[in-house]
Amino acid sequence: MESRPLSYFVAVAEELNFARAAERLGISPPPLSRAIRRLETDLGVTLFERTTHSVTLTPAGTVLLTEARIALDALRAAGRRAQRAASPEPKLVLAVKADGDAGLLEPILTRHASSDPAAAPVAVRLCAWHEQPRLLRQGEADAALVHEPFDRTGLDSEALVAEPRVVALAATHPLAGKDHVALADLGLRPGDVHRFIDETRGRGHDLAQLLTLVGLGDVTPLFPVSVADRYPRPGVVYRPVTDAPPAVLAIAWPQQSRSTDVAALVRAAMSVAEAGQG
Amino acid sequence: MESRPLSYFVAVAEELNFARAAERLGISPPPLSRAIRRLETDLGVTLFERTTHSVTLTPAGTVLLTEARIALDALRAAGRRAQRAASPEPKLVLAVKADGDAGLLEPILTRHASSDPAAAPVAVRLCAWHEQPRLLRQGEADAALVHEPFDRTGLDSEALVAEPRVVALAATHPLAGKDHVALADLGLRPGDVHRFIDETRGRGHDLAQLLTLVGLGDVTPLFPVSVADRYPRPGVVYRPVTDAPPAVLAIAWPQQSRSTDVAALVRAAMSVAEAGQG
DNA sequence: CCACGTTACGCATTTCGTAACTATG
DNA sequence: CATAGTTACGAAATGCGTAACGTGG
Repeated sequence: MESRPLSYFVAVAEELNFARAAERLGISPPPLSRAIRRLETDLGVTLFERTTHSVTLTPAGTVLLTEARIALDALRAAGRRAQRAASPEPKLVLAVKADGDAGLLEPILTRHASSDPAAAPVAVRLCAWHEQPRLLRQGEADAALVHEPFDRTGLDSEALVAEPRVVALAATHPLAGKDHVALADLGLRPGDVHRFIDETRGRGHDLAQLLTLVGLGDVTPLFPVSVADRYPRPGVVYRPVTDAPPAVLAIAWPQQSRSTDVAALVRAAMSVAEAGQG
Repeated sequence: MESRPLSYFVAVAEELNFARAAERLGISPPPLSRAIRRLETDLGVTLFERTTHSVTLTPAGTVLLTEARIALDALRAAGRRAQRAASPEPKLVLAVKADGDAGLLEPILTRHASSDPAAAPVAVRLCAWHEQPRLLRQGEADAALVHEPFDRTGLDSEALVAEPRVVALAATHPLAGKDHVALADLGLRPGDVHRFIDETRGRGHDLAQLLTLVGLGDVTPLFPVSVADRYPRPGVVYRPVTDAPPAVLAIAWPQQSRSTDVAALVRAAMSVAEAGQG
């Protein structure tokens, strides 16, 4: 099993269109078509049902897509980790979504550094929403602070803290007058919360953009209370959402990690979280 | 990052000798040498310190070896799992070392089949000592019954049962007269037990060979008591080893598995184990 | 009939093997 | 000085692109 045909396959499976996939890969359609066909004959498995005007994945193709992503991530991770191991000062990289640390980032770093004089130096890598699992899987980070739920494939994690959620409202919003809000007031059922959060995130590139939209009354996103504490903004009010599931912040790391440095950082994070809870 | 140069790297890293590695790969030394050198320049990292008469891994090379094995296993697994998904009757494959199931195999299969009329059919794959983790990681099996300790990289597991250990002795062995034996009688300390078990396993290709050697007084291997129960043999006696750590049998499966079929099989195994304990 | 995947054919790049070279223990 | 890794060069194989084809919506 070669990696390049597999990456070609992933492109086609994601686009479900040979021409677009070829463009994305920087090659022309014919070699792509042949590579897929050869992959199919080598495996002895049909991966796509194709007519001239539609390309769909077979069940086997669906399986291969998930597995191929895992394998290709692992391949990238191998290279990255080797490079990082050779870098002059091998650091631990901790991926954090900006302001998605519930205020724990600084205490964790302090605790980690003070716990052991020989503790590995930690570099913080700020990243976008939902980017942490990919960074871990592709070997660009050693650990990450991430809100549940996230894709645990290939990762281990420990929950750190659970924060109440608040809703951000325009000051002129009808609900802004209330002390606290219920999901039903927002037209949400408990099962819809995580989907709703994903959707509202997509509305702005960062928190500032999103809060601007809030001020305009275009959106009413849910946040962990720690975000509200740090981002007061004229024209925007935060109200507790009493029955929303809490925002659980966890620390995650590659499941196969054997690094004692990662273990030390995780320990520091858990001890900070316990202290905070108590 | 391509897969073939990486597999070349693994061969060299394992052999620490370009000529032998080339032979193992079925190519000649020159292209191998160049492939490694190109890998190094592409990564910008030195992987081997080499003189004409010695090849050693650098720290970065050591990291890459671990990571490369994971990635290449994942690559093989992708192909295998796609093939299995396309096979006419998608079965669950359960890897078991012959007679390494503590008598749980048949009850587990029965429980699984009877728990749900729609339960996936299970095919048992018999394998050699310590082969199960590889089969799981390379996608040739979906779950495995395996004795701890084993390499958990990329795997999840649940312990099922802990069995007392016995030592197999020639009937003429001085210790054969005793009712039970202590590790010290065998010249072992508790920390040495697992290493000792690995060594003694290497002495024979299967249980029959090993018991022949026992009869000759050449070796005194440790077994879970379930093995002793099933393999009475003239000239060989089994004696409990009171202070040996128990043989813990676990069920393991790929960590990234999302299959409900695997989950059902694991549940069946755990429920059989609990019933047996009670 | 138009769009899109496929086949046909020739070219470029990569990869391999044999032979000669070099450096270390 | 012998062994093992490397360089040199020609050959085979693999992969790619342009052009032409077929088929289904």
